[in-house]
Amino acid sequence: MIRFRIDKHSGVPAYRQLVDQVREALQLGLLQPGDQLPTVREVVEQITINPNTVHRAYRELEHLGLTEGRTGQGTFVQRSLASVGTRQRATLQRQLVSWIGRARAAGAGDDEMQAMFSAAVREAAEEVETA
Amino acid sequence: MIRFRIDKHSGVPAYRQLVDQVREALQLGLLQPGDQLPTVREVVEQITINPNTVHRAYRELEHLGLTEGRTGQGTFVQRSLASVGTRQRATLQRQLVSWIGRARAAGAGDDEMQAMFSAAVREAAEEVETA
Amino acid sequence: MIRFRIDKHSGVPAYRQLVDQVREALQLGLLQPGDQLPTVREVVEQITINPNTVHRAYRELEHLGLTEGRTGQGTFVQRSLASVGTRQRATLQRQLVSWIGRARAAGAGDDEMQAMFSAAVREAAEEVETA
Amino acid sequence: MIRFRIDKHSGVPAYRQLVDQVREALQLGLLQPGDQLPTVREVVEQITINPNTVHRAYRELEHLGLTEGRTGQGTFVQRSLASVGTRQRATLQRQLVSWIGRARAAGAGDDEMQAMFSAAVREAAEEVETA
DNA sequence: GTGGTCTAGACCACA
DNA sequence: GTGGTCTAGACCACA
Repeated sequence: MIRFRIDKHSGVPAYRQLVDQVREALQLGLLQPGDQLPTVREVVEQITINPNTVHRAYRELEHLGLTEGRTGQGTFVQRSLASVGTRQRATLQRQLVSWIGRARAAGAGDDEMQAMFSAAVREAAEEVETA
Repeated sequence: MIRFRIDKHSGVPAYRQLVDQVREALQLGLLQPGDQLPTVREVVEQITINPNTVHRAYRELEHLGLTEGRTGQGTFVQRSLASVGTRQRATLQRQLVSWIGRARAAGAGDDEMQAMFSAAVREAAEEVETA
Repeated sequence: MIRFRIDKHSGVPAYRQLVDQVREALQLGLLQPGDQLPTVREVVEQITINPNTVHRAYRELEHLGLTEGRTGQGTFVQRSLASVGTRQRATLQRQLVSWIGRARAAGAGDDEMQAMFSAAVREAAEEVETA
Repeated sequence: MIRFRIDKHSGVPAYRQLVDQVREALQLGLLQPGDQLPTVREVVEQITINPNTVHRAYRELEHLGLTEGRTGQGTFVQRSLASVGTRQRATLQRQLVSWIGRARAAGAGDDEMQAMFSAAVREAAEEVETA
């Protein structure tokens, strides 16, 4: 079962953080079609948040076609967002962890690594466009 | 000179996006102490944004000790956020670009790569804590 | 400027009624791209409804790509839903009004006419499928 | 025998959709006094719905004086809602189907036709009021 | 018990 | 002033 966390200082609205976390779990294959999300009440018990905010996040997910709310039963994953196979993803992930080790050794903090990653994604995108 | 971009649909407040972009540029060494930020007027000309919003972002940056407003002259970078040397960063960045190439080949989209990266950072952080 | 009305006894949620009314106005060409919707506060003054409910309707419309909320300015129509030209629509509409006259003369009430219309749409759809 | 259908995304409560469909069938003369409605069990077999929901709809219909539940036998239509004779209705319906053909040819979708119909009904109502 | 809608009201971001 | 987010809490529909 997915566990949510809210960073109040990120500037990102709470409902949006929930949506992003579900999407990320779908992209990582941690959530599969048929899986149940925690009920609104369970989320409220787990993190300090208003039921309406959770509800809004779930509504947004349903709007995206990712989940389905079934009254009296709960909210269920409708479709996957993982386009990479489990094995390949494990390999890629391992390579990233090792890269992070090297970046850390070079003195980089989390923000700095994220900055490099974002820059690299943009750079790679430009290469593709140019080619 | 740094170029700003605003994503209206990201949910992140505009002033916060500006702050984040300056911080990212500092982390990547694209902005160095002494460099000048575009004036409020220049930013307004470049992107559709209210001068007040730019002002607010610059105030925030000054509050963070990252920049300094010099009356009549403009806003200047005060200190760096890049803890990795230029050469090492170039190497790390190159490795990331090549990783992205492999991830793309495996079918991953940008969101999916970002998800893997975030997960890897969290995983690496846990390893450090455990060790 | 579009005027909203809420039928509390219809069983249709209020926010949904607002959405439907905007869509209908778009389909009839009564609202055009660039037109402004009443502000949330204006709607609240016009009909008895909670600002949040109006807001939800407007959010839904934005989600559908039909409108865009501009902070400090208002909510504006983004695209049209009218695929029939004004002149042709006027002709078709006139024919319907005259049909309604005949149906009324035959004793039909509004619900009954609506029932006939729905049935006719379904029937026509089946003919298309069969053909 | 009437066949029910539920549109989960319409926002209209399921029990209300059942009630509306029976009323429509009564208005179209498809259900006549004396006709039997499907039993709760039959409805549950036909569509995915909770028996309680069907019960509630049937209770509502009885409350409206439209049907009568006879213990051990089933639910039967009590009175009609069709005020137009069968022959006249057939004529009116045929005219509508032909109108729909022309509207389709002009490029109108189902929603757009429904919008025109609703507008025409309102327009005709105003004419009556004015006269 | 679970999701869905709505009201009331506060506070923030932006123009 | 206008839209956007969030909390608090009530009530309904459905399983």
